[in-house]
Parts: sequence; C-alpha cells; structure tokens
Amino acid sequence: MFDASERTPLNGRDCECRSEAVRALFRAHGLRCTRQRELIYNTLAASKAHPTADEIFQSVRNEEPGLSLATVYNTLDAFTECGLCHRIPSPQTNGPSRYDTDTNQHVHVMLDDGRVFDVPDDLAAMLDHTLPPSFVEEVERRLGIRLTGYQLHLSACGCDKTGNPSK
Amino acid sequence: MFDASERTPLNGRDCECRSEAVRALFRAHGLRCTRQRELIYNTLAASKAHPTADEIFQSVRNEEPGLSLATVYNTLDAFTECGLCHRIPSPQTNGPSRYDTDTNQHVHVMLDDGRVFDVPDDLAAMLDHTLPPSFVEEVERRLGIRLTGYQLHLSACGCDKTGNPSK
DNA sequence: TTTGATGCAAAGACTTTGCATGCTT
DNA sequence: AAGCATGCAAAGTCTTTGCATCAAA
Repeated sequence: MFDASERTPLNGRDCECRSEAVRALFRAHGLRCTRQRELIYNTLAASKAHPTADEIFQSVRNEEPGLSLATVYNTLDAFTECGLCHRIPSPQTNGPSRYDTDTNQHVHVMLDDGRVFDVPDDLAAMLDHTLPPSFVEEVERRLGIRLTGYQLHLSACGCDKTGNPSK
Repeated sequence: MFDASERTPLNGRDCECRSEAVRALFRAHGLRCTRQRELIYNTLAASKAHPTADEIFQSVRNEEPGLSLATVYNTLDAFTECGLCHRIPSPQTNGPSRYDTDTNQHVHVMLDDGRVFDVPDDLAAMLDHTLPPSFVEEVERRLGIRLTGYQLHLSACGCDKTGNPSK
C-alpha cells in the first residue's frame, strides 16, 4: 500500500514534497499532517509484523531523532480513533499492543511469545466468517448489549524444525 | 460448582474443617492447600462476572484482612498455570485481566467498558464451533506454528433503555 | 524439616497526561 | 492568530519480584 522505502530521498524538513497520498488520507480522516505522523504511518503500513509502539518508535527514530515515544502513542491513538489502523491488544499480561493498518476483517494468530500473524485470506476463506443474524439478535436481546464486531483468535506456539512445539 | 456462600460458618484458622472438595481439587492439580487459596478459589468460582484480581482481593479481604494483593496475583497465576481457571486478557490498554473457573470452551462478549459476559450455551450452539481440520493443518504448515486453541470474541457496547448503544 | 506460600514494599512494563513550545491550518 | 501536535518528564494502571517470615507436607 504505502511503503516507507518509497519515500523521496528528500529527507528534509519540507513536508510538501512528501507522500501526498498519505497526507490526503490524513485529511480525509480529519487528521493534521505532521512529519511525525507521516513517518509513523509509513512505517506501520510498510510492516507486516504488527509492530508495537516501541518498535515503530525505534524504527522511525533513525530518520527523526527527536521523536518522542509519547508522540508515537498519541499518534497511534489518533489513527485508531479515526479508523486508520487497528489496535491489537496483547494476549499477554503487560504485553505491548500491536498495530495494523489493514483494517479489513481478518483472522489473527497470537503466539505465546506475543507475536501476531495474519492467517492468509485463502485459508481464512475456509472458515465461515458470518455470525447468523438470529444469533446476533438473540445475544443483543438477552444480554442487553449491541454487538459491534467480532474476532476469531487462534492461539499457537512456534515450532522447531521437526514441527514440535518450541519453548 | 463451589459456592463461597456454602462454606461452613467455622470461619476459623482450622483449615481441616473447610471445603474438602476444593482441597481435593488443589491436590489433584499439584497445588498446596492454603486458606488464602481456598478463599480466592471459592470467591472466583462463586462469581459469574469474571472478576479481576483486585475485585477478588477486595472481596476476600473481608474474611481475610491480612490478605495481600500480590498473593491474589500469585494464586491466580498458579490456578491458571495448572488449568484450574482461565485468564481473560483485557481488550483495553492497561485494563485488568479477568478470571474464570469455567474452563470449558465458551464464547465471551467483551464490552467497551471492560466487562466480560458469557454467551449462553444455547446461543453459542447456534455457531459452528469447530475449525475444519484441513484449516488447522494448513495454517500450521504454512505459518510453521502449532495451534493450541482458539476463541471467538464478540465486541459490544452497553445499551440504554431504548436499545441504543450507550457511552 | 524441607519446601513452597504469604505479605510487604519496591520495581517493572506499558501507557497516559500536564505543560511549555512549536508547527499547521 | 488560533488550535492542535510535540517532547519531555512525571504520573498512572496493572502486575511481578525480592526477601524475610510462616505454614503445609
């Protein structure tokens, strides 16, 4: 989609020369355009590893040494708030949240070590992704709540070369 | 199952008179029997609200004023470790984990405010709970991991009297 | 008696917030 | 010029850990 490595080598202060597509995306979502936000967005979008706030921070810091971790958190909040990314809470206690610009419904696998993978779409298609409307209605009626979404979480551990669970 | 309110009124220091069933359960799971653990287990098992460590702490503190929050955490870890309960990580950032002695597979609804409900079994039965074996095999093969479990999480918000989403 | 559990306080991981300054609009 | 974003440090929430003491096996 937007690849951090595609940005111009004009690593300067002049924002106007930078990825107009991202800036348009920000405007469309009511976000101000700042250099920090662009870098953070590009880094997040370029990764398939569902990076943590700190991982993004470390990565962007190379190009933007003054960057603050608080800004990364604030920015990711803003993105999440306006639908530009999803926050994936950690399944571990005190584990860091992870972020994903792919806001389409998809299935995540959470590893015991905290990593998160996407299940490839062709595999996910083997599952029935739809909740029966009657189920949704009944749950809402009986629990007095309004369902807003759902997620299938697979749990897993990594494997060694022999295919046996590691760790 | 085990109801805290069913315990004998001998609220004394003599453990031998207390719920032998729970003590047997602990032994069967390789856990030492202590007054604190019994109280914590009974309180957790008596609740359907998926209480947090702190909620359990507050509740047990009435009968066991010396109880430490650290002990509650340590105990819940021990329970979780040996399969006596499940830990439900919070979907919120910095939100407290919740605990559940019902270790059967069941569907949870996570409210935006952090509460967790069980979906009644008769409703959950409307869903197909099984992952196709071919799906599991393919995921394991292509991602190089070993699937250990899965969970369907519904997201929801509470409703006001009119059935409209609240908050 | 040996080993593990408890209580306390301190530390730890992650995230948010207050406030002065600076950049966007 | 007005208002939101940034950076920094401090604070906040939840959880874990070190250590001396105590209870269970």
